[in-house]
Amino acid sequence: MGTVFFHIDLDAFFASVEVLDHPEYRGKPLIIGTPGPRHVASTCSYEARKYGVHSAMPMTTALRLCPEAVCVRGRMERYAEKSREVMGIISSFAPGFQQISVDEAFLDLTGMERIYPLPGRAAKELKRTILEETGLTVSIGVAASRFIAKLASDYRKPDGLTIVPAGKEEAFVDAVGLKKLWGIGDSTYNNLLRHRIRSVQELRVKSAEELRHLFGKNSGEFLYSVARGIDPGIFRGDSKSRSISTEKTFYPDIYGYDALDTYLLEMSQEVMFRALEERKVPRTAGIKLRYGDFSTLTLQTTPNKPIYSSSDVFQITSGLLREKYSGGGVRLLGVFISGIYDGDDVEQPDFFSGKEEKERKLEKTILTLAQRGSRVTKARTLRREGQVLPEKRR
DNA sequence: TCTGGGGTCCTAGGACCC
DNA sequence: TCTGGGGTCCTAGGACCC
Repeated sequence: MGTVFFHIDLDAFFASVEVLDHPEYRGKPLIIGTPGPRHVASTCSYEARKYGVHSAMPMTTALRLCPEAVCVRGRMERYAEKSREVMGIISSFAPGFQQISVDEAFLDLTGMERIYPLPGRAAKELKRTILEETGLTVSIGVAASRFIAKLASDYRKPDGLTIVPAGKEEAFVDAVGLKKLWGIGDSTYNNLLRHRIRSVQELRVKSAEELRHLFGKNSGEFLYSVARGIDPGIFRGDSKSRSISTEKTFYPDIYGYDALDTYLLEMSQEVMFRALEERKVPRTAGIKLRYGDFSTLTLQTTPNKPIYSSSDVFQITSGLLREKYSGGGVRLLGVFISGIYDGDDVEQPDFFSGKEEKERKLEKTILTLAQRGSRVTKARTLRREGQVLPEKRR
């Protein structure tokens, strides 16, 4: 008996939850997203898809295509709650559970023939349970590998079930088509077209050698595998957090250090507080700047000591901004921290002076207060610190 | 079609070390 | 004088996914 994987994908997840909570939306074109320039649709109902609306589409375009659509601002908390319900059901169905996003999971049913002799029947049972207990429909792909199961869940949607028998993988990727293969985006697709590769069959004709030469080692080998329906092995990751980021798009563009610095301060706090919550310590911090013409740059630095507090983050990000920003309208500003490791793993006394430890403690306290719902004077406290610290250190 | 926000992984070049 | 080779860390940018 070979391996058996399910990939379970919630159908138009955010939109479906909204329909569940607001039955009056049922049957209507529904878009999750804020109308207005510089906003995009994050999901939409299948009724809206009939008009050509899809996720990541600018809202202005979406509403031009479907003016009668109902627009709803996303409620991430609610979706997370609903997601937990569904994931709970899936994870209790079989032990090999792996969630890969808010609306997707893998299930490894290998070696469970005694409990589920027919994977197709098991998948139907899982679909029925999820629908009965949560009111949501899912599409399931069943295959001998994660990669093929993932493609299969997308093959028939919504409320679909696609089983790819072992040995039929190659025929299946042919049916899916080059453009819809996971891992082939617009850029790679156009690159393939440029090399006269228009279909999976045409891709399969190329040798591994040739593909490595054309697309680089990693991409070449990836393409070689997927053309044959072989799992390139990408969904095995332990998915440990490696970076935390936040960014904001402005409308209209904003100008000048003062305005930018204010946002930098808030964003530095936000990412570092999230790190604090997860007991993480970053080694690198940086910013992302997108100008009015959409040209984008990122800047980062890794100090020789770990980053310990949000005022550290602000010092770095503000310094980077001063280094590179030369005026002009800014469309997007972002802050990220990376090189993250577990704060509990560190022998801290070696790394941090008493002052830094004090600072981190203070921020933890503020975090605790904030979590209790108290507003505190978070922004003001930190603004004061952010301004004082750079001087203190010189 | 005037292009979000939160992530992951890969590449290429330079610095530095042995 | 005409300049190794490998490993690792860092930065910046890019592709991709949900």
